[in-house]
Amino acid sequence: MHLYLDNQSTAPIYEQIYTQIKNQIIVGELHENDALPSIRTLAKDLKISFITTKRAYEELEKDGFIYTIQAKGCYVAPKNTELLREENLRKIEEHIDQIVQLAKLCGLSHHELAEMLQFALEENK
Amino acid sequence: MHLYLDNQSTAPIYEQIYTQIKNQIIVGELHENDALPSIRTLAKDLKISFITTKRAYEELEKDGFIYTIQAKGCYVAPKNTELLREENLRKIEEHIDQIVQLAKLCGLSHHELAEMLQFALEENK
DNA sequence: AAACTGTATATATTAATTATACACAGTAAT
DNA sequence: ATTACTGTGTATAATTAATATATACAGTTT
Repeated sequence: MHLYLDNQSTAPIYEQIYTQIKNQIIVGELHENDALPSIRTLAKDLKISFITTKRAYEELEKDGFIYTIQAKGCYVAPKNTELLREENLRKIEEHIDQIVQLAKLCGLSHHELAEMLQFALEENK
Repeated sequence: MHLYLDNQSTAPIYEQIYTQIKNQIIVGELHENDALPSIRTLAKDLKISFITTKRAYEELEKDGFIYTIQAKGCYVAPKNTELLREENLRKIEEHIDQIVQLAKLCGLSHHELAEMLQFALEENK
């Protein structure tokens, strides 16, 4: 597994680790149940404290990208577990509700709203 | 004009001032072109530094709730619906961005997303 | 027992936020 | 024009939050 720390970056170390691992999971470079390097090994490689790698892994677990087994290690979580999907759907619904309220406030038509969504989706393909 | 500072509150002083004045404007207790107390007078009344009242007023001006005339004072701005609309549009776009990210994470198709939006809109007619 | 795993608590460092002082510049009325 | 108000700009102190760390601990595997 390749990880680079950019000293120039303003992003904190734990976040750089978080993002890179997350991306590798999303892109498919890392597969379900793949073992991740231990927090100590990774810390040694990167020449940082293992508390920092721990923090990155904690965030990844919190967001459902990996799971950890005490005294064994950390592993890539199965993608789109039903739970994660449910959770995301709930979040999406909340955002949609907010949007509907806001749209009503400033008299944005359904059509215009649908177009904005369409545009954002195209942009993000 | 009534303003209360809550020492228990975790919200910073300038924010408490900002919020209370903003609310009084929205509710209609303060009217267009009403003069606000000078930053020094208000600071004296509240027994804080005038730099803090200045900051509150700065934020209010930035967000279009008041306008200031150098060496004269600060006044309630005419309600600018266009500005409010712009602001809401910006918020909507932020929500949409969040949604697109989440949808990508749990493999929600564009079509499904569009349907969710459609459903929420119908429900809220 | 030795060599690994992750965990928990306490702490130092750094960066951002919040609040302040003071010297300045424009306006208005005496 | 002098006095007494307005808001402005620059610099700085104090506080709080974010980031990174060390060290002692507990479970698993061989």
